[in-house]
Amino acid sequence: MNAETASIIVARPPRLPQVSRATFVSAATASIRWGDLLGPPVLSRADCEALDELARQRSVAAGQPVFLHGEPSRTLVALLAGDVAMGLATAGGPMRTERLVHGPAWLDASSAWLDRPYVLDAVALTPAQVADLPRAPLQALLDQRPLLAQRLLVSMAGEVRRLTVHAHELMHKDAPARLATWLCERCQPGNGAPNHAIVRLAERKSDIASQLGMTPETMSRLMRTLSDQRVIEVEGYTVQVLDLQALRRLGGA
Amino acid sequence: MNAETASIIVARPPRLPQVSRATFVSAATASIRWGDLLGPPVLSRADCEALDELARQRSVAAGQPVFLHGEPSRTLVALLAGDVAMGLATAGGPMRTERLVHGPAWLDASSAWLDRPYVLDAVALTPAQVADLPRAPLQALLDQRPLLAQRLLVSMAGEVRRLTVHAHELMHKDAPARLATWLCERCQPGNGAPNHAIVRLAERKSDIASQLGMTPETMSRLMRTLSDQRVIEVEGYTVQVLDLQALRRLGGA
DNA sequence: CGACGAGTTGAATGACGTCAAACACAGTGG
DNA sequence: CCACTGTGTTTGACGTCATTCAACTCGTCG
Repeated sequence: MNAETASIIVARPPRLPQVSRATFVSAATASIRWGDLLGPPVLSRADCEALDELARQRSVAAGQPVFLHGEPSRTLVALLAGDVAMGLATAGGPMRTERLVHGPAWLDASSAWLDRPYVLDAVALTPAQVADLPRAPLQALLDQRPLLAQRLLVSMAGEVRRLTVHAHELMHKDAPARLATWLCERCQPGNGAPNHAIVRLAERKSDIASQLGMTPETMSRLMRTLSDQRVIEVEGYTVQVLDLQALRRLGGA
Repeated sequence: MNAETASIIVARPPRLPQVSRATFVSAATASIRWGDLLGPPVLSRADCEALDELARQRSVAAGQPVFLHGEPSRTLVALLAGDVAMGLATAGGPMRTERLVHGPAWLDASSAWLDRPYVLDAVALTPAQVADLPRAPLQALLDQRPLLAQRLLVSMAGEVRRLTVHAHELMHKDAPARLATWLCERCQPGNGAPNHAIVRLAERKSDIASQLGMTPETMSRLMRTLSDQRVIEVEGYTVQVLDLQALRRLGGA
């Protein structure tokens, strides 16, 4: 998984994950990996081809919007490759990232069904390859291919679950707990010790903070407190989790 | 709509909407109003009957759980009639209501698709009539009736949108703004004046506060501040909005 | 009448955001 | 090689908003 990631996002220098600028996405329409969007049980060749025919691909340069809040939504939007930040642009200032999407994944599979405008802005952080699926023909396709409809349903169910948990945590967990659970979720097995793990930060810390609903300053302070408590050890964009158990405890508020 | 509501929830006394206890739900399986669950364009008679055949109805007494977090989810759960609070029970204490669902509406149409346990607890506030749709046969049904799949997809899309907005507001709006937008959303045309409206509170104030992610105390204080500013006027469970424009401004933080 | 639950109000604490300064580091141009 | 700049992070001081704890009111019910 990490190897694949590296092929899409340019390897970030050990310290300083500012917007990566290299990242070559083959300019021509690449073949779309629908399986990554619609879940594990592999899709039939025919299903994929039908979707391919519907999808309109476009490239978005780094820094450019994929869509903006308020725009009417007529298509489902999938991110094939690249990174896109979703949030709401503040007057004048930069965008407050509420979520960072890493292709391949859905950017917005719901607004189009409701004939309502987008709720959030989406801007590309890296050059991005995007596929638009117009609603009407997709609907016709789903009528013929029930398996596709199932898959889409399951994808949306996952989104509902993710958002439910997220809203719950924002309501009832304080900042330390949110950070702790976030770290736990990204733990990768460390040096073999059962209570040890590693987290590599692939985004700017301020973006992570923004997604966790706190300011960069608070996040920095929380990291320091955790370090002082010998629960983690931070060096640049690598976090060594020294006491995974304690970290989980902190997250379970 | 209000007349209908009154027929389902017992008319709450003007002051004190504690858990209503009367509410007669016909004990036998009532005919299900699928249109209310799956959106406006009316369903065909055949579709409805097919769903009726699948659905397993059950009654839940007030105070009893409809489902609990952690339980494996094998069915989609719809609330046909009654009120159900969703949230997470705290150790010992009562439940922190994160959302109050008023039938007919979906309680959980997503967990079953993912074969994962429920995320939240759901307990009936009034006697409730619930329908369970087992996943496997429903899936088979959707394969035969694409229209139903579409409708379900649209319902879930609405849920995604609702949750997205909710998460956004929790992150970036402070308590006064959240209360203001909540009030705006429930405004009913008042005495004709363009800047005037009425909001009738159908739940305990502490439940409303809980759904807005604040404590009852803060909510009470915020209501008082708004009254002092002559933006609203509170009398028991009836809120007169005196300056709708100002209220909207307060909500748009 | 007394008990209870819901709501209100006040005072005190604390968590988190804001503002500002210092720091670290990469890239740039001399 | 070295200043110089720009961006991102860290740290400190400070203010504010929201929670907590507690007392008190009001209406209902036994």
